[in-house]
Amino acid sequence: MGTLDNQLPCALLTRLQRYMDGHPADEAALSRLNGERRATPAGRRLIEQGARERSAILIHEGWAIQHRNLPDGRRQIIDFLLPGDFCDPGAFMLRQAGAAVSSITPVSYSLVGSQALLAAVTQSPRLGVCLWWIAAQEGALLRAHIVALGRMNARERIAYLVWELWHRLRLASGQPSIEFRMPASQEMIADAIGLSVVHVSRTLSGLEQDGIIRRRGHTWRIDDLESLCRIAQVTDRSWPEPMPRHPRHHPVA
Amino acid sequence: MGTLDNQLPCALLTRLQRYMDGHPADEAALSRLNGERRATPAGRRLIEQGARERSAILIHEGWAIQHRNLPDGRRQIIDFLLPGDFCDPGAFMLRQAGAAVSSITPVSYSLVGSQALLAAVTQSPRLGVCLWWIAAQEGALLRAHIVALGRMNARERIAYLVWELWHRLRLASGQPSIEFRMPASQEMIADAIGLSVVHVSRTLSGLEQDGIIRRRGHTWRIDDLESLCRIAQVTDRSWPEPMPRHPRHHPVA
DNA sequence: CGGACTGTTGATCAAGGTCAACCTCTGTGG
DNA sequence: CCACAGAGGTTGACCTTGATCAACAGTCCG
Repeated sequence: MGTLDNQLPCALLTRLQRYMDGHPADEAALSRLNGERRATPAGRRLIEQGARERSAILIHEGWAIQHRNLPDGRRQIIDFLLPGDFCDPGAFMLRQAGAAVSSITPVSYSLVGSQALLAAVTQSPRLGVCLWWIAAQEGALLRAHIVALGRMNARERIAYLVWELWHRLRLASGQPSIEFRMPASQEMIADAIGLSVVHVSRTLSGLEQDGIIRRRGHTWRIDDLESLCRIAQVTDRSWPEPMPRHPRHHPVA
Repeated sequence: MGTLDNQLPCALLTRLQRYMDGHPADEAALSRLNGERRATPAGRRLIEQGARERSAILIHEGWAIQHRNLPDGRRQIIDFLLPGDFCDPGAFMLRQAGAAVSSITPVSYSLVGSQALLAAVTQSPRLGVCLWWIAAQEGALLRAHIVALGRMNARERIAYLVWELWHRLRLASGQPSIEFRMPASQEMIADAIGLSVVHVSRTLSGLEQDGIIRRRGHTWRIDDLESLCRIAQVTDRSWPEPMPRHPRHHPVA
């Protein structure tokens, strides 16, 4: 996979490296997904809510959000899309987009149409399994989000979000840094975890005063990871890590 | 698909009939998923939270819930599993189960191990695409649930849940009945939509007094579907229907 | 007939929403 | 270099939604 990695620096590859190991056919199939690379500034709609034309979206650099706007102006952010995320690869199977996708920083991304997607997984069943794996991780994320929204209070939700973003960035980058860039505004955080902007501000200040996190502009740091995890109800078992490697004894290819 | 349908009455087949059309190889692959059929009374744990052994679960008859219990006793129901649901087919790709599955009525179900699943989709790529489609629908459900929990009030959440369950049962059964059986207790409803039992009771009574729904024991009826949809913020576009039929021109098989 | 479970209703309380003022950056144009 | 504007963030005062506690009623099953 080395050559492809150099040709097309793509955060998804970093993630997939745990699973695939450079079969030429797989590489070719994967590179097909990378076509149609685009760039956009912050604040642009990448996929319209209710769109009939369906593409999965592959984030290379920058942050985006997947969100749904209610007619009366309320907005729910369903999840943050970070570099290496492949959002809703099964989307094209449904009639229309249930949610919009918007950039919140300058973003480099690819739209992957249904044709390309189906062709890729047909050409490489192993790649199909990889996408399945990606989708399973996204599903786990959504489930955890539901738990946070349904049964956790403001402090716990904020703590969980901070931990989740830090953890995802860490997994994607491979660097165990305690600091990370947090481009989302408090309004976005509020819309993601179902709180008001004001209460997000208060709760964040509370966590900071308790020495759990520190914010310097858009750079956030986790000062007390243990407390953060305790508040966020994150245990070993609550975060389903991917399998360490694709089980080769299964009849995949 | 007719013969298989008779041999193994299975609600999933009804759903998949929109997509598959009886290639012998596909039927064989599908029947493989049906192995290991089990039955259980209400209130049993089918999959343990944090389980290392991973299987997808296929519901034939009865209702189950997918839920997560926090250490302090709080419970969040992530979704209700109805006949024909194939819960989290990608689950086995992750290290451990993030959520438990429990029956809430007597349930007939199958556990589908990773081996059987991978074998089935390898044998029939078309079946793989079908499962992708099933997973996409489940994803849409989870997203809608997030929107309800994050940005809707009690009345809206209840209305949404009633509509969703009615709609799913209707799709699964194919019968456009305005009545349906509702085996879930108010405690489960509360745990699903992030409210207290007491408030669920009050809100349901409110909807009933306004002539929108009617409850007679475990049989519920929707008296004013239009109002229900308005309250639940359900528009044409908010529910991504599946594509009417699998697009045959794509290179799947 | 009794007990457990589920649902209903009233009274009170608290978490978080809303409104409003103010502050702190940061970028821009004069 | 300063004035200004606008966006994002903070803080205080007050209010609303829904949680909590408690009593009681209906129902199901032994």
